[in-house]
Amino acid sequence: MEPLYTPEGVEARWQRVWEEEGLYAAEADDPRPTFVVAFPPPNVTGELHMGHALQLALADALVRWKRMQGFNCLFQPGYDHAGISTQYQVEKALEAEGRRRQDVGREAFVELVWEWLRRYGRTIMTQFRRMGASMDYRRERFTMDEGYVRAVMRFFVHLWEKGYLYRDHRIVNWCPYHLSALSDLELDHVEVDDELVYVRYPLADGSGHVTIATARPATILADVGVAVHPDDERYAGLVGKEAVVPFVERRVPIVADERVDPEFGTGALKVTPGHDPLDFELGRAHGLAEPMVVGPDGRMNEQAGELAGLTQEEAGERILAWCAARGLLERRERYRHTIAVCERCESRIEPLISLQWWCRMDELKQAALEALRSGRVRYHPPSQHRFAIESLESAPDWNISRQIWWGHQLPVWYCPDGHVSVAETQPGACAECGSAELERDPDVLDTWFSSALWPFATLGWPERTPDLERFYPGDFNITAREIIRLWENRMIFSGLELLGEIPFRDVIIHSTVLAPDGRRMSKSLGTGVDPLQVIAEYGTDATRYGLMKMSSQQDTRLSYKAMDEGRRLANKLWNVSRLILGAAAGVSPAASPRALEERWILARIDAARARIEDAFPRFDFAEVADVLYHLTFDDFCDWYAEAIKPRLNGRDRDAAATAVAALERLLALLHPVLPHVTEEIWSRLPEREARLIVSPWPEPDPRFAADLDALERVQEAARIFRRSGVQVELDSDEERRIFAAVVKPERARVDGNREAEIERLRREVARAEGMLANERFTAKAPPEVVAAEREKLERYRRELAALEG
RNA sequence: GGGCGGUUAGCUCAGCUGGUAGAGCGCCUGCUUUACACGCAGGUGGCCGCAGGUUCGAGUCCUGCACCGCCCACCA
Repeated sequence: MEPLYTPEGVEARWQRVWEEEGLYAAEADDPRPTFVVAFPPPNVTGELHMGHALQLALADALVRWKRMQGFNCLFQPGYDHAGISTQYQVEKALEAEGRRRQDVGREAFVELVWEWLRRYGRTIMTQFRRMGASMDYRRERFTMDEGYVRAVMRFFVHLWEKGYLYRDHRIVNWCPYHLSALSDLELDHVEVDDELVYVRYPLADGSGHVTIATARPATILADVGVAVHPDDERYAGLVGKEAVVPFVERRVPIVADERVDPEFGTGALKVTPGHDPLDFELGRAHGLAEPMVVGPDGRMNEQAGELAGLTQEEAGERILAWCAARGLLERRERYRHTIAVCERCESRIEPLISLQWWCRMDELKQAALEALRSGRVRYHPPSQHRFAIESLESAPDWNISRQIWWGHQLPVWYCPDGHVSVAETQPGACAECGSAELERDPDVLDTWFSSALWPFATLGWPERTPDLERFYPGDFNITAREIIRLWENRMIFSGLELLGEIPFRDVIIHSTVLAPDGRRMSKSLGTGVDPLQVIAEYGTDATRYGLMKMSSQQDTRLSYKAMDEGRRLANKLWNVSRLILGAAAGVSPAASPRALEERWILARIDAARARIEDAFPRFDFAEVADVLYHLTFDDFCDWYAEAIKPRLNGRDRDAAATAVAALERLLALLHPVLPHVTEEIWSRLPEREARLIVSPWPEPDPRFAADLDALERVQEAARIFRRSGVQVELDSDEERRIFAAVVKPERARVDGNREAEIERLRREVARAEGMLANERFTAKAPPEVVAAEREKLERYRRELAALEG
């Protein structure tokens, strides 16, 4: 064994061995209790990023811990087809050849996507393996697999039969590049410099005019009203009158509505239901028409009359020129504001009215709300639990149709009379009129519609497979904050709706890992850090340790120091193993710990085990890492290993055997966090039967619990000696032996300052005496607090006496 | 504009149901101690964001303020 632990090679080898030996496998006929993790399926075109790495580090540590505890762990891998994202990548590739998807046609384009995925997709599972994720890779699933598609179709038909689905004209966020509606959650918001123009709308009775402000003059053509706030005194007399829209010279009503902000612009708003979300609401509330003058391509449509075919900028200028010529253009001013853009292609979003499929949420979400309110499903931390409930309570109807080609096409057919037939597979004839001329709805489903089924569609639902019986409901899920509404809540309500049971009990919403400079990690900002590079530099074990250490509740900057700590921990462990294994050749591991330091370290290890068992169920991964670090460095290496070293050098076989036993327990505790280095060392221990990954988690060992503080006196004596050079009398030969082994007084050079140490202790004594002399403190503070203070005082006095004596 | 979180040592962060501030790194001082210099021992370093309040006692509880971050959002 080399003195420097090098993870390259070692980690890759164990990853291969574990998988080849089938140690990640979960089987439905395994009778042990199950532990099931629904892990977020990455995009099929995705690359590993820090978010994945963090989720894997945490989830895998938990899975490995549960596996050692004897659970039948299902940690399932798979891919999401990621409709818009994947389609966009293939479209970009097409564009490089000067073609667009419309040139290729739908069928050929979808075939191209499959072809593209065969070449460039599904690479991320290799990267999951490099994180040491102990997933059952034989079970890889894809949301476009044949069986999965059946589940999606069944879900749609189910919702249709329950009466939850409907079609409606609604205003949607339209991407003129993708030619599809996007959900609000697929938008980005960017600041732009625009122009705000003030235009006079003459009153129909000739008594004057009302001035509105707009950033989109082209949409004047689609105006159907003017709205003001009901309490706005400037316009009190105008409500109920009519105004004349410039250019088209249409008479429209002036209405009052509280949603109008009197502070903005002139306080008067032109109402354009066809091209603005707020106006759409206003239009519906006041019974106004919904004309549209901008088409799906973002240009003026045929309704724009003589302006048809122009860009919005061109049309706007024409309209403003018309107004200016008639004295209706009051002024134009610079205007900086935020607009919505497509998060994929950054095209400016056009709010358009279009016919979409919707899923009614009011009934569907009730069971999920109950499950959340009662705590049957728990988000961690609690603040996210509250947020999840609020999000679900206020969830609007779900727009489930997308106008793209890559995804699950709606199982909906129309006959020439417009009757709707919904079925899992193409029906022979229209359900209403029997017509055989059926045409399928061209839309595909929102990607999250299929993601919502992940915890059970991956187990074979809608078939009642052995896997489904065995592994549903599951236990655990982990994800980022922004996914709660998109995915988590939807898995919960779809699981309850289709199977009558929650998909998992606990959801971890992990902190965000920020770039080292505190900014968000993102490709566009160039602030992303590639986890594979971190692994290359520090090793997988160290990266896992570092990520766990950074997984506190608040968002944390990426710290290479944390990875470095992990690397040093692995190296320390490696070297103490060299010490022990070097002395253990040929010894039988049957050990009977008798010496003081042996009983002490076993008690310490057991106490650490208890703390880890407390921290894991609370999902306090940073605490787990911290306990392991200090157990290894402080207790195991600095005290125990130093104490037994002379005995090991003296060929004490009992000491060596006990050391192997203690090391064995230490390795077991460390395995969930540092799986590779621990397995490597484990494989070198004498008489190994099973791999560490499937070895049992240590049972509580109460034999030595009383020895937990057995070295306290020696440690106190060491501290005094090192600070002052004074050797305190110890009670037993064992204590004196350990003191000599660890402190080595004959070789140590004392640099501490005895006078300063005495001074410090005197101050402490005075402080404690002062507190105990305070009657209000001794009378009102709890007795155990006062007692603790007395104990401290006594210890200070004892140390002081030793120094002065 | 709404919601959530943060502000503790030079840096990155812990501090559970209030008991008199911790870790790792950094820095300083010693150590060629045959497991490890990715090491060992010791040390330096904090008006716990600001202002009030409750309490014998407040990073810890309450109120207000100031910054910072994240998520969400239809100001034309």
